[in-house]
Amino acid sequence: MAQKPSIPKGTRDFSPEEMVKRNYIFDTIRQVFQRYGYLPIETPAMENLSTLMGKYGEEGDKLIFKILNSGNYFSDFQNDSQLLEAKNQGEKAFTKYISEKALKYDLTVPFARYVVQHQNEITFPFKRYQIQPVWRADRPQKGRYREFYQCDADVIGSNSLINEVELVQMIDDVFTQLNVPVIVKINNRKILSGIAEVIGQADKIIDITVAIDKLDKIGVEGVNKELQDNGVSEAAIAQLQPLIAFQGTTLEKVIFLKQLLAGSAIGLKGIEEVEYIFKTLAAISDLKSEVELDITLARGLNYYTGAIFEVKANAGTLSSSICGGGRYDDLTGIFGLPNMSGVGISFGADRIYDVLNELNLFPQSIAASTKLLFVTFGEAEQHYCLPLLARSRKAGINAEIYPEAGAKMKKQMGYADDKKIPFVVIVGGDEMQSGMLSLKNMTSGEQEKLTIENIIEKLK
RNA sequence: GUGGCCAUAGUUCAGUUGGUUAGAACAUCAGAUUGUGGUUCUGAGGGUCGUGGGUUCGAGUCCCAUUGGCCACCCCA
Repeated sequence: MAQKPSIPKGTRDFSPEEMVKRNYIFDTIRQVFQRYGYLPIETPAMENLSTLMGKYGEEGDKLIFKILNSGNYFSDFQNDSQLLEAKNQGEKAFTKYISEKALKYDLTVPFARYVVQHQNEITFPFKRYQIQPVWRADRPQKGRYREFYQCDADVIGSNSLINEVELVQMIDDVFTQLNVPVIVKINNRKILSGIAEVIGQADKIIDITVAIDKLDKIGVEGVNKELQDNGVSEAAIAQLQPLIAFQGTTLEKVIFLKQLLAGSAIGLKGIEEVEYIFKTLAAISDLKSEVELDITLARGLNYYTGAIFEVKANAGTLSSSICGGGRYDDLTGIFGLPNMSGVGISFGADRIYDVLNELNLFPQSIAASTKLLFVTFGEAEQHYCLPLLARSRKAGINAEIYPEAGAKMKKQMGYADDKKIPFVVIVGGDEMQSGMLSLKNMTSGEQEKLTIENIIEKLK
């Protein structure tokens, strides 16, 4: 008995209709990337496990899809007791014996690896974009897949905040073109460091920021409880309260933070950076998207050191971010190339798809594929049409002929219908004799007799 | 890794307090129509009811286990 086929959890097939829509998103993003001078690269689906491990934190390591070594992956073990010993070291240690490759988890770390490996061929600052799938061994849920596409643009080898400004413009361009209302949230890791420093908990910065990040989700009490659970002192928590409670415009936040962080050099530096970005953006002043400073924004991987970006749709039911990014001062350092600062953003194409789909924002016009179908009554007619078909294609018209020569009209017309082919040429004995072909407009139902030259001219 | 909900045709779902041969809609294929589609009508194919065990004279229905899916937490695009 045939088994019912299926695909792995969290993965999806894409139909022609879906691919047309997906390509619309990819094309839009790619076009914006190119307009800002970013160049494409690709990296392999798999990386050495050692390249990826330890780059995404404890949690991230678990979510990396490891690839089982091919051949005899037990060859490292001479006997059962060695195997048992390895097993007793725990899952993570054991993984090293049986897996040396993994599917890539994001595009940023492979990019860092790429930069280090090709440093002598690259002209810096290097602006690259990359649109590829990544894999995460997560439990799937709404807006979360185990295989999904990221569309990254990063510039590496430049400290200028102009890059941050441009990235925000690119975000605005992409979502303006896609017609998605979004809110762009900006923060700065240095501000977060300053806050942790000022309250005397510099070593707890990750715990503090992760907790504050959940403010809109779990509320003030939830945040405080999480801080408490993570061993942040009562005094420090008390000091955080005015910050957590603060509401205001970006400008008011900046003024407030300047006071709060007066004693922290790093904190003030962060504010200065944020101020520059907002001032420059304001000077450009043609942004369609909402942009705001959000000090509760702590998203992103452990390596962000400056700006942090996050974009959420301002409509629809998807609450997770559809784009994120930030600056990382020393990403290539672990691969042996220090002092190379990078900043970038990553669009989550699959989530953007879900948003566009829900809000019905895909344009109608992107569906067009075949424009003209040759409908025939038999082999003689089909033969007669083949050169005409070739001529239509040479003229740049997407055209096809129904392959089964004897197929019924209903069948052929139905095929045109299903594929939403707007024009059909019907060729039988009369048409062959006169050379006047019947061109039918499938939307209006109108039909006229034309030569192939006229048809090509009309549809070109 | 933790928790909640769910599982019947390709898809969305009916299926009575456990009772004969498990139904519908849509989709697919064929016919009504041997030179005219999208509408309509007729017919056909398609299910060991996720899987394994148990209770029972009898299980799609009740119980247990297992697998898969969805959602939430953790974390994240």
